[in-house]
Amino acid sequence: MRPEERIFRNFLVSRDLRFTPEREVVLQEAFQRHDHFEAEELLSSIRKKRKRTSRATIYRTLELLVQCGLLEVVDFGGSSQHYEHVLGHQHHDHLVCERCGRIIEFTHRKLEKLKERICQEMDFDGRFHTLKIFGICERCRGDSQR
Amino acid sequence: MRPEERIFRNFLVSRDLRFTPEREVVLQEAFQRHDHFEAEELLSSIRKKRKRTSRATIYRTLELLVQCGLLEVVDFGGSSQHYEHVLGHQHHDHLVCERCGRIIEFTHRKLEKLKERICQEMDFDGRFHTLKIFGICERCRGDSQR
DNA sequence: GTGATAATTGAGATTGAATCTCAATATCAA
DNA sequence: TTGATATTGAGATTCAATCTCAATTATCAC
Ligand SMILES: [Mn+2]
Ligand SMILES: [Mn+2]
Ligand SMILES: [Zn+2]
Ligand SMILES: [Zn+2]
Repeated sequence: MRPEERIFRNFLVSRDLRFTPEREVVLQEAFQRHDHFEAEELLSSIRKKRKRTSRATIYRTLELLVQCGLLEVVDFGGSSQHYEHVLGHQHHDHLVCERCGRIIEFTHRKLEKLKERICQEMDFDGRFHTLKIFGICERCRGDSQR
Repeated sequence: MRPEERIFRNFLVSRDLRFTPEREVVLQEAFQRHDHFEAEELLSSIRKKRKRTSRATIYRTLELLVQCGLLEVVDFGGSSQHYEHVLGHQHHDHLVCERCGRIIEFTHRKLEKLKERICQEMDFDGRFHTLKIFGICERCRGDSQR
């Protein structure tokens, strides 16, 4: 059994919830992807495969997957929420290209240190953070203009 | 004339737009506030003062104020967009208390440096960034538990 | 002034993501 | 098998935000 299924099942059991076929489909579809995805995308992929689901179940299951720590919500400022995997991915932040929309992930040890320091200086008990840098990616600069 | 009005007027002229009474009201109301505010809040304040406005004009004017650099959109992940002043405020980032909802602003020189460095290392032309740290503020910890 | 031209407004309609409702089903433990 | 509980989905609802468009207002050339 895939680790995400194991985790999800345990979570459901611990909450007296059930691992239903519908939830299984959402789990599979969510872990088939490896980018930042939206609920409506999942819905249409699942529909294409002619599997049974409803919009309500998708949204409800995504919420459960976030609660059990398998997924995280990522906000890129658009009109809809995006999700990404937590399992198997270390914490990272994002560069967002304003021209092509590409999302580039990065991690930087110094950032984590700096966050600690800021929290200490501000007397704040920081739990997690998000840093987004908006700009133009190297592809869009096209080897020419800087 | 207040600097924000000067700037807004110049911007409007440069775009062949007009400084109308309706736009003036929105400008005034937006600069009367000194926190992070929502469009609907502005609308109801203005309505209370029995000044004429429509929802459409509020949203349209806020967009203009963002375009001319007087305001900035700040996203705290809620259901609606927030705005804050740019004029008279240096760039800063936010601590968000998950218990009481308080927003605390901070600036850190090292953060700007680090951002530069990250962009360089990632070959990314970063224009601006937002860092949000979520956690519990010192008030909510209440001098006791850490 | 006068009229052509363009900008503006606001009431209300529309959009679209997300959530909610609730009757019909499914699941599980005893 | 039975009763308690969880689940589902079609469709309604919410709500911020945007759009529509006819009526109004400002601006400019003559
Ligand atoms: Mn990511
Ligand atoms: Mn701020
Ligand atoms: Zn790009
Ligand atoms: Zn607090």
